[in-house]
Amino acid sequence: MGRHREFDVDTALDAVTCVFWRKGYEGASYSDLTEATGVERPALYSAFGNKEAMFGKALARYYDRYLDYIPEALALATSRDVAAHILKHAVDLNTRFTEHRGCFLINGMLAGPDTAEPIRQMLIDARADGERQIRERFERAKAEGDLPESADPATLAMFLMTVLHGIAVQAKAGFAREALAAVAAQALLSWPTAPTRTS
Amino acid sequence: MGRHREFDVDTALDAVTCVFWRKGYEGASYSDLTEATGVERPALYSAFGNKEAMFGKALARYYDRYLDYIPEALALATSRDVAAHILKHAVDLNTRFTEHRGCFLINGMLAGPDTAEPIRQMLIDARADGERQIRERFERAKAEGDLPESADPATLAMFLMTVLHGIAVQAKAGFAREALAAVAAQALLSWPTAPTRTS
DNA sequence: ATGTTACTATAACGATCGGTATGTTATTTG
DNA sequence: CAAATAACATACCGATCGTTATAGTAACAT
Repeated sequence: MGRHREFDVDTALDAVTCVFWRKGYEGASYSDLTEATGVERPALYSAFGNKEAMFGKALARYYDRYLDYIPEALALATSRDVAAHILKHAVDLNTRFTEHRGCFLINGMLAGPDTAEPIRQMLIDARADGERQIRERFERAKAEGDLPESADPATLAMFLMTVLHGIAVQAKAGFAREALAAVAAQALLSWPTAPTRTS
Repeated sequence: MGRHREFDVDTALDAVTCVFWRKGYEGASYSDLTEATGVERPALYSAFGNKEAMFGKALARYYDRYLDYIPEALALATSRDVAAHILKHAVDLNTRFTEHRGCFLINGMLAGPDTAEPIRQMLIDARADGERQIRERFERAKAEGDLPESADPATLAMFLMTVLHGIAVQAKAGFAREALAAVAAQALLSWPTAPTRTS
């Protein structure tokens, strides 16, 4: 009995999920959430609990709606197929929506309020500068014959940065050094070498 | 002329850098900064400008103090040496300090106030669960002979997660899909295969 | 010694944060 | 038609945020 809800909880949760995806947990304010959902604050509390609980529900929604490629991948025939399937769909998902790029899980910690945008740009620029230095070094390596003609210095530099970022995230999550060293070794296994090197 | 500073700006900047490293930009409050430096708020403003400028100086300090292995690496003979040197030192740096694990750049965006710790744990757990599923799948692959005996399912799963996290960070930074797809392809190049597969 | 300068320390500023008390309105139950 | 129930909207709560005004103090120049 009592009055009926005037909004659809599922639709609101979708909007909430998008906001958290774009701005992260800390960066999403209730002003953002009420604006995105069109639902007043107390109604959000009554429907989802506090902010932490709401984030949990958004996380579950993200898994349901966007991470269905994971079980798909796990059912494939070979481990390489599994890895390839996950990577392909992750790249696609992370670049599909211009308004919320990246992964919900990572952005949950990584993103922030719009006022912090200059800071993010500062860090992105610093990162890009490091990548540029490495790329230029690899271009030289290619010119010197250290890297084969088939190698792409830009991709190699980007790949190295990717692994570095991933390692940083996992270090923050508490991974042991030996584990991360094994990851680094794995990353180096694919490193291209010049065909003969005798010239 | 006028009164002298009663604190050492360089020492204070070191403390500031550690706070930003541990808590990120948004997560570091002036209360944290005054406590870590032992310097009152207006003195920090007079010495470093506002919070954004202070973060910029801390970033520069991080480069000077902790990223000296980058120019070292760039001077090495081969591209593989460059990559190996960077990876080795990055792993070491990211796991050296228990009070601020990970990379300053990534943590600058990724970390947050202590009150958000339950959220980070929620995301870390979700991430760990995904990794577990993949690892178990790879263990099966090894049992089935899809992966060679020399392969380590745990390392492979962790490596895959590392690349996924790195891709997520770079997608957030605005990388194009084609670029990230090339990175994913590079990651797959090192995938181990069973020796003969004919059994 | 005196005035000027630049620091220190306290305390306050407005804004925004997550969270709620409160009164109103709509719906169901008796 | 009441009485009860639950969602609605407004407005507010205390706390914390980054920032700064203000008053006191130490070191210089004259």
